[in-house]
Amino acid sequence: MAEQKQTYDPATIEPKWQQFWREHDVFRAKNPGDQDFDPKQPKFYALDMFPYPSAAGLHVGHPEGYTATDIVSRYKRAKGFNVLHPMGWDAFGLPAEQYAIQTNTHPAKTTAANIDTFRRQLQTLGFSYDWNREFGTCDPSYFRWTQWIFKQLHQRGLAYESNAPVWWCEALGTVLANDEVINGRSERGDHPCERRPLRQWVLKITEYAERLLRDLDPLDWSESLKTMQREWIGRSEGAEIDFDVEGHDARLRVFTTRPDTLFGASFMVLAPEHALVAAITTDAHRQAVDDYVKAAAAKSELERTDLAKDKSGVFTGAYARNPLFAADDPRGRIPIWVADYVIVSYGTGAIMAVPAGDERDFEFAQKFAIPIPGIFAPATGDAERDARIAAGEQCCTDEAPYAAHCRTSDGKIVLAGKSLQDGKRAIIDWLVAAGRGEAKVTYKIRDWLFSRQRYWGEPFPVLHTEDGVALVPDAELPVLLPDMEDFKPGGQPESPLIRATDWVNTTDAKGRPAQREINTMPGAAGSSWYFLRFCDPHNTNEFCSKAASDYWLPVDLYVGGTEHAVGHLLYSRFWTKVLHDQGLVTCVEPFHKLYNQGMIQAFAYQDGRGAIVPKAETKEQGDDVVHATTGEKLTPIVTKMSKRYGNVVNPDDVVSEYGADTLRLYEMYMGPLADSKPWNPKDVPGVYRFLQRSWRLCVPEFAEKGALHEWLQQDRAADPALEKALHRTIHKVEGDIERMAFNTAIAAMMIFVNEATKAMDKLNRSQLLRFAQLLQPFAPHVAEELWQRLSGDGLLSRAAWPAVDPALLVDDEVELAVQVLGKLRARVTVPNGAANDVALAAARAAAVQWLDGKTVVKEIVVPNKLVNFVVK
RNA sequence: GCCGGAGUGGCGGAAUCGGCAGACGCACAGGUUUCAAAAACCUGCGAGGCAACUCAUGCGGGUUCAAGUCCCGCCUCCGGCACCA
Repeated sequence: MAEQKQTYDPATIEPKWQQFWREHDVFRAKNPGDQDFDPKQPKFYALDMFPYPSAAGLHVGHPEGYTATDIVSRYKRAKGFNVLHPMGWDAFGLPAEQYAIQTNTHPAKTTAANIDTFRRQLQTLGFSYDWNREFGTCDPSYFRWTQWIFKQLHQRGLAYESNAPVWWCEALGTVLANDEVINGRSERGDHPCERRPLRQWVLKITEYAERLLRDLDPLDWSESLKTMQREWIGRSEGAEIDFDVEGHDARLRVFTTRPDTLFGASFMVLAPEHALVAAITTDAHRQAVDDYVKAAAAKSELERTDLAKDKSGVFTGAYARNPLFAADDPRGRIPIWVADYVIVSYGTGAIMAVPAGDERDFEFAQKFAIPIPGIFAPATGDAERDARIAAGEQCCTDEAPYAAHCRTSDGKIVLAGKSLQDGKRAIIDWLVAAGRGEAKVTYKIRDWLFSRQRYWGEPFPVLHTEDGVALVPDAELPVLLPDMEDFKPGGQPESPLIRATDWVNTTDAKGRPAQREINTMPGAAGSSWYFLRFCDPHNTNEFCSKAASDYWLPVDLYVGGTEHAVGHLLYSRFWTKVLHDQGLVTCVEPFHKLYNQGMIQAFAYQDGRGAIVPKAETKEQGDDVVHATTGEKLTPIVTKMSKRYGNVVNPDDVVSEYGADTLRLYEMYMGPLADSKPWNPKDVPGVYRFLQRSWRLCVPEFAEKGALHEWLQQDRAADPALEKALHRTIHKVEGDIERMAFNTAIAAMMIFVNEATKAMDKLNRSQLLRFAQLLQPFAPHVAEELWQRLSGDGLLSRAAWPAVDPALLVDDEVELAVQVLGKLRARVTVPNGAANDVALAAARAAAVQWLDGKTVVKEIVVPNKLVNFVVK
C-alpha cells in the first residue's frame, strides 16, 4: 500500500464515530427491569439544564456546561457507573411564540424546526446523551403528565384562583411573574409593566416555604446559591400584635420582628391598600388620604422603591392604643398613618412604627415630626452616641440594654436587664396571656403565579361549569391546544384561546355546558419535573414509575447557569416535595449536587468616548486594534457576547475549522467552569495543537493508511520514566474530574504529551491506549479513533478507566527548598522520606555561605518540602 | 445601602491543608526545516540589574520561621437583593 500523509483530520473522524455510537446505542442507560440491567452497578445521574430551543441556534455558552457533564458522564461510565445522561427541550413559552408571531408561522412548526437545529448542533459535539430518552415539554405525551401533576396539586389544595393584581406588560401582551419583572420593567425586552387585576391560577408554594428552606442545608450547592434561595424565601421570626383602634371595634394586627420594642411604638403605618384605611380615616382627613391612596396605586413599583427614597405618607386622623399602656396613659395613644413604604402583601400590611429601633420608622418620624421615645440605655463607652440613643435622637438597630421605663405599670413586664431574646420572649408571653398577639413566622416568598394569557403553553385540565371548577378526567388527558390560525395575543388580557370558541365551549362529565380554562401554564411548568420524566420517558401509564425514580433520583450532578437560582430550582424542589407527599416519589430533594457554570464572554473594543465599536468596524494594526475608518486606537474590554457588537462566536464555525474535540477542549481549558471568562479565538489553536501532538504520538506523518509508528507494532516493556509520568497523569486527571477542575486536568495531559513527544520512540502500545482512555471524556472522537488504530479491546467509550499504581506516584528522591530566614537560597536532593537530621545536614551544607558567621536560632523541616534556617 | 464572589506576567489562568509564586496555553522574540510562506519542531520569556542579588500576587497594616493563601482596615470589578417591618 502506498504511503500517504496521515494528518489529524477531525472532519472525517468525528462524524464517523458519532454515527457509530448512535447506531450501536452505546450510551443507552439501563433502567431497572431492562435487559442487562445490573442492580449491583452504582448509578450516576448527570443532568444539564435543558435548553430553550431558540431560533438563533446554539451559542458557545451552551456547550460549556454540556461538555462538563459529558466529561463526568464518560468518566463515571469508565468507572463502572450506570450513567443517565439525557437531553431534551424546554419548548413551551414566550420566546417561541414571539418568534412564531414574527415569522407568522405556527409555534409548533417553528419549535420543531428549532429543536431539529439544536439536536443537529449538539450531535456534532459528540455528547454521550441517551437520545432514546429525548422529549420536549410541548410533546402531548409529556404535557399530558404536566397536566396530570397540576391535578395532583389541585387535589391537595395547592392550586387556587385569584384575582389579585398581577404584573401586566402591555408590550408583551401578557402577565408576568414577580421574578420576571425587574424594577417595574419586564426582564425580557425591558418593557414597562403595571399592576392589573386578572383571574389567575396560583400555586401555594408558600405552604412549603419552611421545608424549602430547611432542606437546603445538606445540599451540595454553592453557599452563594443557597443564600440566594434563603433570601428569596425570606423567613423572619417575630410576633403579630393586635392594637385597638379608638372609636372602632376592629383591631389592627401588625407583624414585627422586634416585639421587644413595643414600648417604643409611637405611630402605626398602614399600606395604602390596607383594608382598614377607608374605615378608620376621619372625615377631616378623608380627602388627603383618598388622594394619597390613589396616587400610590398609580405609582409603579419602581417609583415606590428605587426613586422615592424619601418617605411619604398622610395621617388618617385615627389613633390606636398601645396594648402595653393603661387606657388612660397618654403614652399609649398613637396616631395611625398611611404610607407606601409599607407593603400590603407582606406580613399584615400594617406595622407598628418604632423610630428608636428602626431606621425607616426613624426617618419617617423625623420627616413628620412624630415623637421618638427612647427605649434603650446603651453604655458602650461612646458617651455621645449613648446619650443620643437614650434621648431618641438616634436610631439603634443593634442589641442594646433596655431603658428603665420599659416596664408596665403593674410590673408584669420589666425589660431592663434582659437580653434581646429574653425581651422578645417576655413581650410575646405577655401578649399571648393577654390575648393580644402571638409568636409568628413570616416569609417573603409569594405564591407562584401559575398562568399566562398566551397560546403556546400547556392548557389547564380545567373546565368552568355552573358548579364551578371541574378537573378533566385522567382518561381525557392530554387536553390539546386547539389548532388556531391566529394565535397572536389580542392586546386584551385574556389569552388568544378565548377566540377558539369550538374548543372553549364543551360539556362536562354530566353533559352540561362548560367552558375550558383559557389561561395556559407558564414556561416553568414543564421544566419543574422534566428530570423525573427522563427516568422513565416512554411510560404511558404513569408520569414516571416509582421504580425508575427510586433508582435514578436524586440527580447526582446538575449543571447550569445562575439565572435559574430562584425560579426553576425552587419550583422543581417544590413539585418534587408535593409529589413526595402524594406518595409518588421517594426523593424529597431532586438535585443533590448543583454546579453553576460561568458565562462565556467576549472581547469588544471601546473608542475614546467609551462607546463599543462593532467588530466589523475594527481592524488589527500590529499589536493594537484600531477603528477601521478613523484609525483611532481602541481599548479592549471584556463583555457579554452580543449581536450588536458583532462578537458572537458560533460553535458551528469552530467545529468546521477545528473540530468538536477542539471546541470541547478549549471550552474546558479556558479556566474554571464556575468563572466567567472571555473567549479568545487566538487561544483555540493551542488546544488543537495538543490534539495534533497526541495524534502524532501514535500515527506517523507519512505511512500506509492506518499504520502506527513502527515501534508500536510489537509489544514491548514500558519505559519506566514514561510509565511513571503516565500514572501521575492518570491520578491527576481523575482527581481533577472529581473536583470539576477540567482546566488543570487538560494541563496535566498536555504535560504528559510534551514529555512523551520528547521520547516518542520509547512509548509502547499499552501506554498510548491508557492515554486514549484519559483523553476520552474530553476529546472522545480522536480518543476513540486512536483506540481503534491501536487495536484497543472493544470500544473505548465502554472501556474501564485505567488503574493507577500508587507505588509509581512516589519518587525515590525529592528536591528540598533550602531557605534562610524564609528566603530561598538553595535546593538539595535527598531520598524520599529522609529523616529530619539527614535533610538538615544536606541543607546546612548547601546553605553554608548564608549560615557562616551567624547563629542558627531555629531549624524548621517540612518533610519532603523544605528546610528553613532562622539565623541571627 | 445590604449579602455573596473575585482582583496573580502583555493575555487566559496554576499553586487542592500556611511551605520553592507564575504550572499549562496564548502572544512575543530567536533558531531549525523550507525556493518561499504556512505548518511543525527547538530555545527564551514577571520587573530591575553585567552579575551577586533585589523587588513582585489590588492598596495599607498585622500574625508567623514562612502569607497569593490567615486576621484587621480600605479600593476596584462582577453577581444577587433592595423600604419585607
